[in-house]
Amino acid sequence: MKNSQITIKDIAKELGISSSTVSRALKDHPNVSPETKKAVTDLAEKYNYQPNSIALSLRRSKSNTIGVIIPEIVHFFFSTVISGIEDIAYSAGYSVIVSQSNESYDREVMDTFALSKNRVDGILISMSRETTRYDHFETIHKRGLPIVFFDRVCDAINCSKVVVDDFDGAYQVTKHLIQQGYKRIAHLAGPESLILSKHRMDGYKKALKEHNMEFDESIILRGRAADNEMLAKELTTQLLNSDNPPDAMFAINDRAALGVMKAAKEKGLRIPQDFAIAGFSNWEFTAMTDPAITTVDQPGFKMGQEAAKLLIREIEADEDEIIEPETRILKTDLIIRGSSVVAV
Amino acid sequence: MKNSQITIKDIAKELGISSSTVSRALKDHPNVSPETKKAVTDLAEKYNYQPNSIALSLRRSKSNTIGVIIPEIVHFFFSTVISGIEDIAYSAGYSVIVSQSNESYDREVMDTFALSKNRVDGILISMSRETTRYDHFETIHKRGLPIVFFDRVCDAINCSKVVVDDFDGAYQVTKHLIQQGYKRIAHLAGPESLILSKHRMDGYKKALKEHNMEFDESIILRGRAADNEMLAKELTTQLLNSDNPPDAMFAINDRAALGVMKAAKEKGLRIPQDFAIAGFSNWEFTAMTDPAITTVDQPGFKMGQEAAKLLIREIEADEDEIIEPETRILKTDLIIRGSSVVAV
DNA sequence: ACCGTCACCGCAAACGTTTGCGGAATATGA
DNA sequence: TCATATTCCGCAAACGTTTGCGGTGACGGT
Repeated sequence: MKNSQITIKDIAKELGISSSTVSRALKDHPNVSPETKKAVTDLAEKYNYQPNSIALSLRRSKSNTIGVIIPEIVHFFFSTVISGIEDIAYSAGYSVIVSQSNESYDREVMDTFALSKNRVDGILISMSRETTRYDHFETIHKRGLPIVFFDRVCDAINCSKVVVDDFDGAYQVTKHLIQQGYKRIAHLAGPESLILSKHRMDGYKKALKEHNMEFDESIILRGRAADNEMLAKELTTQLLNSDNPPDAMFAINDRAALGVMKAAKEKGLRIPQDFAIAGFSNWEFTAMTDPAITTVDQPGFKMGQEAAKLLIREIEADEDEIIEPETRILKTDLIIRGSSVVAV
Repeated sequence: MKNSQITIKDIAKELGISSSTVSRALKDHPNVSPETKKAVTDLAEKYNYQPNSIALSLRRSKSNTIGVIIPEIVHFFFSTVISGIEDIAYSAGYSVIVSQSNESYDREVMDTFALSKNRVDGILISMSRETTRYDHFETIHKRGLPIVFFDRVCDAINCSKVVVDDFDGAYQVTKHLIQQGYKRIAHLAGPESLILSKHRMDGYKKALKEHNMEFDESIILRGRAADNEMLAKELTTQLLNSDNPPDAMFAINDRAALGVMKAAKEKGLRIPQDFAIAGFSNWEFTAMTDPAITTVDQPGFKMGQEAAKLLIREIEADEDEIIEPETRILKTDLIIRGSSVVAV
């Protein structure tokens, strides 16, 4: 009736044997007679015995739980990553506890220590946008807790990482815009605290250079517009009203791209005839706008899987065995839609 | 260096006192001299002592963890619910472990027992679409594990629930369509296994009746179209090509509404002049389509908060205290957009 | 000098499980 | 018949923490 789950002790008492024997019987240890085994397993089944995983954790000093810290669950990309993590963790016998930093550095620090206090066996992290100091990671990593970064990684910590090929993705999409005939391609950049912002910027630059187009700082939108649709819209409107406006825009992510699109529509530009738009991430809604937005697909599920695999590998490594940190780079996929080509 | 966190025993040994005293000193127990307290707390600080929560859980037979089972994390609505749950759980000192059923009954059963095995203190559930048997809930509930349902609730289990006022939301949105002058309003219904499908249908019927419009089974779309955009589109196309097509559609959710919209656009209908569309849930993308989709906002964050509060209240109730199951009904908000009115 | 009070502290059990070791009973060998 | 294996099982410690209870020493009062 109450939350009194049956324990090994109960079974032992009822059968008049010791808990040791019950424990061994349940795991089919050779040093237990078949009769005893049967008696034990029968009773265990009858009472629906479930081993107390907390006691187990204490005994083994292993919680079989991994912690995940992400900026926000409601972001489509991150929720697909979580699915990937769960997929691997679940089948390897781990529980997943997620916490979100809400893009706040302070909250991220708290989450990190909370997970450590909860004795997770390892942590998967995608940094908040605010994070520029890494002491909290350093601290728990030094303490021996395995960490794997994904997407928003931190170069200062020597551990495994999983990222997408931001450089190549940005290069491909910019090249695509160039090949479509656009002559003056602007870029809405991401926060400089994230390496991926730099990588995407570099990919953009490479494509320009390769096609003998010069990089023009005056059509680069910087600041906090990356995850603020309204701001992205405003800045784009300003840019479109300038003397020498661009005829295309590659935005660091899809949300920003949406702001860009609204600005262009409001200005009366035809998309993609007068103005082309491309984003990054392949968020769910990009297929639903009118026109649909050209973007770069990030394999979120795959990323979650890879990150979880790397982490679990490290968790389950033998004491003496040294695991070399490894960085996996996942390929992106260019998704061409109506915001950059006419007939699609 | 290794994952050897400092323990109470270590501190006790170093100070030459017993673990009992250390434990008491750390929680400012009166029976410990100020000097000892200082020595202990100083050392604890120096070594960055963190109580082992697993040992604590074992001692208290309480894990301070709550489990959440949802159909899919990637659904915008559910991810906002999780945020709400986390918000409350976090500040009450609970960890949250989420698992998704992927709309599969079998998976839901597995998840339920996995959480129970992991000794969570309580479970929050939103049922999968497939679920029609409730033995798994019954089993763990009888065992004394608190359960609270949210959104997709189960009437067969006598426990607390949190839902939105599906009936009223559907009534309001249907009434809105009627008031906009639409004469023949179709309905894309949800799976009959979910009570909310029935409630929304009833709200729809009430609005019709109130305005002397007759309920016509031939413009009710049933089946698996509710979460399948393609199917929703196909069925709508059929309906639009029938002899007496509707001039508006209230879809059970936004994804289906999107399928409806695509069908209408393909058919060449102008929205909202020739055909109006309304959805349910206020998913992120509904504001981004062209035109934006009229829908009913479900307060996901609030729902998560309420559900977590109810659960924690039950978890922390005294042994003898009897908590009466309670059903909270959250108000919805009609969001009027371009898919149902011209000038907006 | 004796007793009671008080402040402070340690012992040991408990939460549920695993596991090295030793012991008893039985079986096998010569 | 005795020595040696073999089979089966229990004891106790361990994981880290909390807590009721009892104990020690100091102190003040008579």
